[in-house]
Amino acid sequence: MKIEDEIKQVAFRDDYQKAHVNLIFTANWLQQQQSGFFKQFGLTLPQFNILRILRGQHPKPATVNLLIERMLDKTSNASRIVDKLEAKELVTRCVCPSNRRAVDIRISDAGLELLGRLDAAMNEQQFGVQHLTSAEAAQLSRLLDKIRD
Amino acid sequence: MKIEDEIKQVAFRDDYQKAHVNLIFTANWLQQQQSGFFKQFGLTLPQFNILRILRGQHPKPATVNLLIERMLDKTSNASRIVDKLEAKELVTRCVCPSNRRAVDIRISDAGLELLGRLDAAMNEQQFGVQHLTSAEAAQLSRLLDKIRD
DNA sequence: GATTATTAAATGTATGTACATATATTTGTC
DNA sequence: GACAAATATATGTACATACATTTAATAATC
Repeated sequence: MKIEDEIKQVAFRDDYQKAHVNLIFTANWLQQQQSGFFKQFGLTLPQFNILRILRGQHPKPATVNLLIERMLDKTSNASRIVDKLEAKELVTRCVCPSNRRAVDIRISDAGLELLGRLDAAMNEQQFGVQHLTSAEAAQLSRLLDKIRD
Repeated sequence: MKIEDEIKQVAFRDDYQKAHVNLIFTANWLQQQQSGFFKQFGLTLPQFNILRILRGQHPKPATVNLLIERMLDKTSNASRIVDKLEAKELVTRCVCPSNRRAVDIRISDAGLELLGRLDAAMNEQQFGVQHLTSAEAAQLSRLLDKIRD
C-alpha cells in the first residue's frame, strides 16, 4: 500500500518528506510484525536483541557496556532489560573478577535453547523485507547508509 | 558510515538481513535526531505529530479517533499524549456537543504559535534525508512501499 | 598513600508503547 | 421503551525509552 494511503495524508511537500515519513512508518511496521512474533516466545524485541548479542559472545561474557555498544538503540537501558532476562533465567549475571565495577553477563543454557527454537521458527515464518529482490535490498541499504552520512 | 561499522557486526547473513537491520537502525537514528530538536521546544516527537495533525484540522476540531487514524504509530495512546499537550495549554479538549461520547480537541493559539516557531527553526536546520537526491528519495519510497506489500 | 577524577552499572523520574479492561454514550432490535 | 451491541474515550499494568543522578570501584595526580 502506498504511504499516502497508509497514513491518510493527501500529499507530501516533496519526495524528501515522503521518504522520511515512509522510513519511520515502515520501520515501525516491521518492528510491530516482529514484536508479535517474539511475544509467542515470551520475549520483547530488545530482549531478543540482547540475547542474540550474548549468544554471539558465548561462551565469553559480555558487560553492560558491550551490550550498549552493539544494540541498535544506543540509548536504551540495557541494565533493566538484562533484569528481565535474568528473572526469566535466560542469562546469568555476576561481578567480573578482574574489574569489580563491571558485571559479566552470559546467556544460559535455557537462553540458548530458546534462541534455537526462535531460529527455527524464523526460518519458517520468513518475515522482513522478503518482497524485495536481493538487488533491491542491497540498493535499499546503500540509500540508508547515504542518509546517515 | 556503513551499517556494519555502526553496529560493529562483522557480516550479515544476506542483503535482506542487512537491509532489515539498516532500516530499523536508520529510522531510530532519524527519530533521535528529531527528538533532540523538539526537546528544545519542550515537545516530544509524538506530541509534535499530534499538534501538527490538529493544525491540519484547524479551526475544525479533531477527535481521539481521528488522531489515531492519522498517527504514524497506530497503537500508541493518543489520549494520554493529548493529556500532556492539554497540561501545557497547547490544545483544548471539550465534550463534542453532537456526540457526547466523543471529545473535540483543538489546537490553541499558543499551540499554533509554537508550531510556527518550529517551522521556522526546521527550515533553518534542514534535517532528515537531505543527503539523498530527489530521485533517490523517490526510489527509497518505492522500495519501502514494496516491503509492506 | 590520600584525594580527585574517571569508569561501570544501577536507580529515579517522566514519557511513551502495547494491550486489556472499564465507563459512558449511542445505536439497533425486539 | 427495555436490552443488547457497538462506539468513543479513559484507565490500568507491564515494559521500554530518555536522561539525570547515585553508588561503587578503579585510575590518576599530588
